[in-house]
Amino acid sequence: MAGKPTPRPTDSELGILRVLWERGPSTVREVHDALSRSHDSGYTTILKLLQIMTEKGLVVRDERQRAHVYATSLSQQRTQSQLLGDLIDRAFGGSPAKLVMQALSASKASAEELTVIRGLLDRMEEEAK
Amino acid sequence: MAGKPTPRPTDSELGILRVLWERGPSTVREVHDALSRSHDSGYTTILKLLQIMTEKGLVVRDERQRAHVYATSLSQQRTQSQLLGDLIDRAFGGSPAKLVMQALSASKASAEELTVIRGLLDRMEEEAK
DNA sequence: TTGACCATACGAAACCTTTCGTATAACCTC
DNA sequence: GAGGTTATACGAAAGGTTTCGTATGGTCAA
Repeated sequence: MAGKPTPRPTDSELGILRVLWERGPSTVREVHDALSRSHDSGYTTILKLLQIMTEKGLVVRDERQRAHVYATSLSQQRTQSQLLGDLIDRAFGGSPAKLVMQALSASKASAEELTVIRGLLDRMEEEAK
Repeated sequence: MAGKPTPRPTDSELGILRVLWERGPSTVREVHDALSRSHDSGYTTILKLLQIMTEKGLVVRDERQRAHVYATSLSQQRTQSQLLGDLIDRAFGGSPAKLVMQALSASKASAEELTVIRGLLDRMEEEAK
């Protein structure tokens, strides 16, 4: 089985996915309203995008109500991993560590965040034993 | 001054940039040959892409020889940072730390790499004081 | 100097993304 | 049940990416 993996979302699609991750399953109107705050595209634009995303398998649609309800088909984490892996391949010569180092250098991470990262590092070194 | 910042390279463009980073300034033929190993596109396709990239400012062209020589206009590091910042904004809610953590979790970084990362972390915590 | 070869330039097709107008149907209220 | 509101579906335009064919001119050797 397996079919094809979901394609990498485009910029606009990612904007919609962000809304769905935050709000949970939503109607076109809800997504549109949420996006209106920042970006403004017409209602039918969002509708069309969601229709296309359904075809691509990026979201799933519940048609039981008149106003269809859309939900992401992959968790935020899974999509993030996918995008990350993609970037690692395309721009960091396949080395996740290179990406991490580069990101850390450019990062204005807070003290707490640095602590969390350090903890993660500790655990990884433990497991590597 | 400043003009506009160079646009985010597309996938194909990034493939070409990778070759230029690795080989240094190169002719169309050299880039084409290098890419032939993995991907195969026609010679004029690469030529056209490089012409467009020149217009966009992603590469610079030396026309003193009959076979023009192309070079990247931004260092690999600078482009990587740009792509990273972009991904952080688009998929990680603007939090570099989230990206780092996600990347670290999925990473099979070597012991040395982990050490380097830890050193980086130390320096950052020092400076944050 | 002519022909084979190699380079760039140009234009256009094919495809994808993003946008939205318009058509049509469902629903609600009076 | 008529009219206003709100939904989806559809089609198509505008712009960007990727592809390559063809035109044109420079280079070199016989």
